[in-house]
This record gives sequence, structure tokens and C-alpha cells, in this order.
Amino acid sequence: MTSFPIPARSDSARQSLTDPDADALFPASDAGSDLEERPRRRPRVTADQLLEGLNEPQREAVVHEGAPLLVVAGAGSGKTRVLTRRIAWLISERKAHPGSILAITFTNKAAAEMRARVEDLVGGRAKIMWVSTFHSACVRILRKEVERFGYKSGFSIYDAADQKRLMALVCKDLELDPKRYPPNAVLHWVSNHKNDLVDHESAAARADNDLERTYAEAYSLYQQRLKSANAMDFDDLIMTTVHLLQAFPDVRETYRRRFRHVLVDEYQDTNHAQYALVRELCAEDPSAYDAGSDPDAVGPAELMVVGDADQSIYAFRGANIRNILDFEEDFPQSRTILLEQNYRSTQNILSAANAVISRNQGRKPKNLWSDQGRGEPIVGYVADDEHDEARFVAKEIDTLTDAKAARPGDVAVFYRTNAQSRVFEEVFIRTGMPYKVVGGVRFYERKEVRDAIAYLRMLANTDDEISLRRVVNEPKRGIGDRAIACVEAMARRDGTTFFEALQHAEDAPGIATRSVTCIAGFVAMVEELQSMVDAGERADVVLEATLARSGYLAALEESEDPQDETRLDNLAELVAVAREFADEPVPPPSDDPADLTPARPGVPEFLERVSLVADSDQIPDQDDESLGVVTLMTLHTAKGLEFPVVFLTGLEDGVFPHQRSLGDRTELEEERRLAYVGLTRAEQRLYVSRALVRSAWGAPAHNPASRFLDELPDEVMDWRRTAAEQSSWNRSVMPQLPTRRFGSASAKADAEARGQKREVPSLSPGDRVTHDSFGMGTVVAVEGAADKAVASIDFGSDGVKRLLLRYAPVEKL
DNA sequence: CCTTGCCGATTTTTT
DNA sequence: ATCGGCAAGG
Repeated sequence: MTSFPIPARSDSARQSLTDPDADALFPASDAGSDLEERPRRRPRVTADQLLEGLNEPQREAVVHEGAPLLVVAGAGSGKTRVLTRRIAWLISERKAHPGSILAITFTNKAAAEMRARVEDLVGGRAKIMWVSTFHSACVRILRKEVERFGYKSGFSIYDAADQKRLMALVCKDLELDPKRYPPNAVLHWVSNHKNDLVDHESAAARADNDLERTYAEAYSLYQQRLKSANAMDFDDLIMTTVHLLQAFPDVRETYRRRFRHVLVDEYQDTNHAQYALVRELCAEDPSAYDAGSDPDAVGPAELMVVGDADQSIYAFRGANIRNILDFEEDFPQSRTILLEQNYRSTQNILSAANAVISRNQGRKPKNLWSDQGRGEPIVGYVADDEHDEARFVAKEIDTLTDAKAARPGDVAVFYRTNAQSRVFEEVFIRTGMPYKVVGGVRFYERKEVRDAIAYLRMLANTDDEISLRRVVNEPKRGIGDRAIACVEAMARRDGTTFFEALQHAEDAPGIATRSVTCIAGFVAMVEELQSMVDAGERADVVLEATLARSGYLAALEESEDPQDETRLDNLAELVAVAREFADEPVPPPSDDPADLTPARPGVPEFLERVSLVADSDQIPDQDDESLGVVTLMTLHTAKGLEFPVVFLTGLEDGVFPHQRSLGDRTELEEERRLAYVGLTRAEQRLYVSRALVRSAWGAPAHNPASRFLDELPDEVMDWRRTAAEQSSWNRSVMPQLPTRRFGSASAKADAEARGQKREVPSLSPGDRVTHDSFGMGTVVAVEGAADKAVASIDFGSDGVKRLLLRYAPVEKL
């Protein structure tokens, strides 16, 4: 089963996944005539209706006026509801112009849904609100204003892969040793600085050792290359917007005047740059809008942020949990409202989640409670290995669906890392269970899709050298490295862009005549396609023309490689996505001069949509008629969602919590928050499981129980199968083969569970070893040291294996 | 100039 | 285990 994550359409139906009470505004008596039938244009919603069904703190949050407001919303406490009702309240009761509202959500899907729900309440005028992610909002501002910084409005947006490619080029130019300066590490360093609003000049100025100076140099060159390609990376979108607002008071005033209400969801996951952006837009700091110097200055916008410090799980990408913890100090006049009643889960599930999260130090205590009764116990299962774990999950879903206790669409399977999805897919395919993997090897990351996108990008922005170089010889058209190097040298010499140099490639010194002919053909094709883009042609039409005209389709069709058939399918899918995009109704042009809604569904608009989609934008809509499909995803992607039945899998130290977090308390606490997020996604039934043996990198590894399992209170647990049953079963039924595997290893593993670190055995050629599944062997060679040590071991009939000693269950004899 | 084969890294989580 | 990037051959 192939699954195509398709970007959520902006008008996608609201789904019951995301909010349980979605949305009991019109009570039972009215339910027959239901939402669809109400006149689309101007539903009359009274104040009472807007407040109906809200508890006291929720109601206060909806009607609050004036000072900045922090809503601390525990998991499942109805924060989406509060946000949508508040927005409706602002428009309907407080007569706010919908265009004066800026609501920031975490994903485009959440944004679309919020907009739809507000529309249900107040009608179509809600369309002109800005409801978007930080990144989308910034792009909209930048498209309009960034020329002041010397970028062109059609700038490209580089994703992680583009960034890496560019940084690799930069490192090569600087002749950095990739061992000492891995492009990824440099990128990470750069990203951290951008998230802290440190531009490359300041970074260079504050570098105080050789390592930092080298990084800063790479940052600087990387930034230059971005700019000359007229491109920005994700972090630039935010940082540049903040710098723009700071550098140009008139721009800042335009937006401050426009946005009178700013609402931010998932505030615990904002980074410093996003925090600064909010402050710029709200003018919270009185000194920042000194009325004396600027007579047109406006007062601060009303700010409401919603979040839960216990669900902060993005520190690794720069999120700063202090933003929410320090809100009251940052905004001294602010008010805080706590939402502690949980409407989602049974008490057993909440007790489990509370018990786990309470182990974190220095958190503000919260008392989440539910009046839904204890519910089912939490089911625990210890599997032999990851396949057994997957079989258990599949069988359990089968049992539930047979008993009509759940539909496949009610079920979600969570895991820590994307790689863990495979086993579940295998079992689900075998048993015919309908499923969908969200995230992972994403549609937009497949080679052919990236190639197609690169074509479009290059057409929309010929300065985009990274995209241009990607497609210049794809499919093969006789423009090789040699020719590229000649053209590049000329571009550098003359200070022109790479594309300009291509246009008169015949002048390049040392270039072969044959290459020149090939290049001329390429340039002609690009120029022809460009004229379509310039004419504002629909994205799907341009895409199809590009795939045909470039020979890309033909090359795939002729290919023998069976993989290329899938590639064709994927491209067809991409065209379909583009068509769907181009067919979307264009929002009515607004009278507002600051309105930036893209007007045409052309190539630039399509690229923007494609660049900013998130994993969770691809969660299947489970409409109420169908049985739906089981959803598989990482714990990170699961944030903000909820399901009647949840399987939390791979609860093993080293898997979850992740290996890399084991040595560091703050990282371990983030993992624990992730566990908390996972546990609190469940409404009715929750399963936790682990595998005694899990294969990674081809070698089986023996993992001890996750410490989070120990933190679950006994009284809420129902252990279907424990480690003790497991090993005794193994010993009695299959004594000969796996005893060695479990007999020696489990005692050792338990010891290791406490000691945290698995030590790497030191081996040298000639040593005799045993391996948990290959048996006895002789070391042939050892390369690398410590964590990276790899040994070649001769296992006789099993052959010579190369094993990463950190993971391989090898013992020296 | 393009294909084949080997080596090496990769896996934490994502807008 | 798999994929992508580099070195040698056609």
C-alpha cells in the first residue's frame, strides 16, 4: 500500500480527531437541522451561544479584554475550543474586523481547521483572518516587503535538504575538513544563531575561538550564497521578518495597525525569534511604541497565548520553554488562566500521564482531572521482538474492531522514530488492516518529486542556483560536471548569475562545443517554460508542460527499472495535487490595503504551499461514514491530536527515551514530556508495549524496559504479558536456540538499564566472541574506536559480519 | 560524458 | 539495510 500524503486543502472538513467536543455549540434539539444547513453567509450567533458549554475558566479566557493573557491549557482541556470561540467572540461581540486578527497555529492543517470552525460560527467574513503558521505568516509579509532588504519577492524557500546541499558547497569552498566540520553540525550551529536572531555579522563578531570563527565564516558565506540565489531557509523566514520590522518602523506600524488581536497556539514550542516577532507585532513594550516620536503609532494589540509547558517537545530545534514559563515576567501586566479539567481521557489514562510527568523537576504543578470515570485499565505488553510487538498491536486492533469497540480510524500507533514504522506496515499489509503512515519518507522528499519542484522553483526564480544545478542535467542531457564547472567559472569571473552564464555558455573558456549545443537546448526550454510562469499560467499546467518538455517523463517511461514506475505514479500524484491547488476557490479580494492573500493559483503560490507543509498536515480525514484507517506516526507528529485508542510502542531505554538523551537530564525531561504527550492523546483505551530484542542496523539489540514504564502506577495497569512470562516461555518451549539470547542477556540488560551506558567491548583480531544470534565467532579486524568501533567477525557458517559494536550484542570470551 | 561498483554515513524528533 | 556520493571503466 502506497500512501500519498497530500497537503490538506484549506477547506478540508473539520475532523473529530482534533477536538472531542468539535463542537457542541448547537445542542441536541438543534442537531437535526445541523451546521451544514444553516445559511452559509451570516449565522446569527448570540453571546450566550458562544459561551455555551464552556466551563468558568474557559469562559473567562474567551471574554477577557485588554492585558496580555496566558492560557495554561493542560492536555485535552479544550484549548482549541477556547481559541475558536474567542475569535468568534472578538468578531461577533466585540466587533473586531476579521482582518485585524492574527492567529498562529503549529500546522497548516490546524490553521485550516480553526478557520473553518470560526467560519461555522460567524460566517464567510472569517476568511480574511490571518490564521497560519509562523512560517506562512512571515512568508506573506516578506513577499510584500523584503525587497527593502535586497531580496526579490519571488524568493525560494529552502528546506533541510537544500540547506544541506548548499552548506556542503560552502564547506567545500572553504576547504573545511568534513570530518572536523560536518555540514550538519555547521548548519545546526547556524540554525541556533538564527533562532536567536544573531545574523552572520554578529556571529562573527562574537566568535572567540577558532572553531567558532570557522563556523561564523561558513555562516557568512552560506548566507551570501542564499542571498545571491534569492533564497531563504526556514529560519531566515522568521529572523528576516523580525529584522525587517525592527529596521523599518513604517513597515512595523503597518502591521501593528493591522493586527489588533494576536493569538498564539502551542506557545511552549516557540523559539526566541518567534517570541521576538510576537513582541514586535504587539508592541507590548511601551518604550517600543513611543508616541512622542511617532504620532501615528498605535497602542499594543491584544495578545493571547495558549500552551502547556509539559508538552514542550521541540527544544531540539530551538524552542525555548522559558517563553511560556516566564510569560508573567515578560508581560508584567498579564493575566494567567488555568484550564485543568480534561475532557478527553479517562481517569486511568490521566493518572498514568500525571504520574509520569510529575517526575520532571521544576515544573509548575498542575492538577488535571476528569469526570469521565476510571475507564479501562492501561494494557501493557512485553514482546519477544519488534515483530511480535507489531503482531500484538495488529491482533488487538482486530479484536477491538470485531467487537465493534472501535473502527480502524479510531486507532493510532505511536513510536519514537520514523524507522520504527516499517514493522507495523509489514504486519498491517499482511493482515489487510487499512493504515496510513504520516510523515517518515515524505512525499515531497522523494527524488522525482524534489526534481519536479526544483524545476518549478528554477522557473519561478532563475537566481535559485541550487535548484537550477539540480535539474540542469536531470534527465541526462549531456551537460556534465566539466561543462558546469566551465560555466560556473565564467559566472564567477563576470559576477553574473549561473543562469545568465548558461545563456551565453559559448563564451565560457574551455567548454566543449558539444556541451554548448546541449546547454543551448536546455536554455531554450527553460525560457519557453518561463514565459508560461510569467503569464501566470496554472501550476498544474506548467508542471505537466515541464515534465514533458524536459524529457523527464520520457526518461522514466523508457526506463527498465521497476522503481521508475512508482516514480511516474508519484509525479502523476504531484500533478493532481497541483491541479487541486489550482482549482481551489480564490478568496475574494479584500478592500484592505495590507491584505496579502495571493491572488492567483500560479506556480509561485503553489511552491509556497508545497514548501511549508508539515507532516501533520497529512493526517487522513476520518469522515464519519467510513471506517477510516489506522494512523501511524511519531510522537512528535501526534502532538495536538487525539484518538479513542492509542498504542504507545517501543518503550525501551535507548529507543524511548532515545539513546541520545540518556546522559542528560534536561534531554531526558524532554523525552518524558514526549511520553506525556503520547499518553494524553488517548481517550478511551491506551496500550503500552516494548520488545525485549529489537533489530537496528541489521544487528539485534537487547533493550531494557523504558524507565517511563516503571513510572506508571501499578493500579492502573493490566499486564497482558511480562518479561518474566516471556523468558520462561522461551526457556521451556525453545530451549536450544534462544536461551543464550535471553539467558545471559536479560540479567545483563537489567543491570545496564540502571547504569545507562552500554560499554563497548574492546576487541582485537584473534579474540573469540559470542553473538546473541550468530553464536561463536573470531574477530578478524577492528576499525574505529569507542562508540564507532566496527569489528569484522567470522561466524563460520554464518559468514563474516561487520558489526557496530555499540549496538551489536557481542560478548568477549 | 555516462554507467558501474564500492564505500560510507545514516536514525531522533520537524516548521 | 538502504541510499547517496565518489572513483574507475566504456
